[in-house]
Amino acid sequence: MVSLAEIRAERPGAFTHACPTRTVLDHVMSRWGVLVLCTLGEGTRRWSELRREVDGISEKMLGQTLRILVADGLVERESLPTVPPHVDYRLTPRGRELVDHMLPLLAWIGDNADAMLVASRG
Amino acid sequence: MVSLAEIRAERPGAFTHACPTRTVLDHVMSRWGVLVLCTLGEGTRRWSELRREVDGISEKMLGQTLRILVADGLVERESLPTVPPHVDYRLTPRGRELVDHMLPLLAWIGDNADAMLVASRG
DNA sequence: CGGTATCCGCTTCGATACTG
DNA sequence: CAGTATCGAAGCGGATACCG
Repeated sequence: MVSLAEIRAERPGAFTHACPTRTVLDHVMSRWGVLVLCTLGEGTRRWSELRREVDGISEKMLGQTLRILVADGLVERESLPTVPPHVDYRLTPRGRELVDHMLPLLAWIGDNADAMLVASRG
Repeated sequence: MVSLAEIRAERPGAFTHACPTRTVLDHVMSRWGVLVLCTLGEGTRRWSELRREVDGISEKMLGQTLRILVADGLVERESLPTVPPHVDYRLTPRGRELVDHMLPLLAWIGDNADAMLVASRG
């Protein structure tokens, strides 16, 4: 069983204000980051497919989110020199690892969301 | 191996815009929600302990976050009728389950954060 | 000690329009 | 098709002050 204390035993100051882990946490746990990553967990997707499958995301947020995830080395962008343009996004091996850790969490939420919102009546 | 498609096979429309799962995702993956939950994963904490241990959180955000987590049935609040007041917060069984799913993710971030930020030079 | 209320800047975000 | 630019609205979040 892992705990915050154990994480901090190996990495003192993990998840404190100025720690790099905090930056990564913010990228990865962001409103749209989770959904884009898990959608790419299904396989390679084009811009327009992501726009459609990540329900509710705006073009601006999709672009911003993808740029961050690419910069973090979680997502890979491939632009095919065709007309009209064709751009593919897919997970890197590191991104794949991350998504494999995120999906059980999403599955849990899927199983428990209703009970939780009943508890809070909203 | 779990996937988004499998989650949606059991629960059509999971994580679409109007779905309850989306609300829960926002609560749970929020900037401070993750950190408060994982800190409570260490054991019962008082308000002032949380304020100190969740590095960088303001009183406003701590109050707001705790109210949401209590309403969602993830955290339990116990107010002891002493002078001066003494209030304990602890995970509910459901909160415990959630944290157990979150910690491996945090551990992964702890192990990979540096490599990721090197990749992005920021 | 354990909060709540108010103010306010600053970022986030969505809509729209436009470009290669 | 795959984005970027711009703008206004909303709300996130911190500081401060105050209450039980």
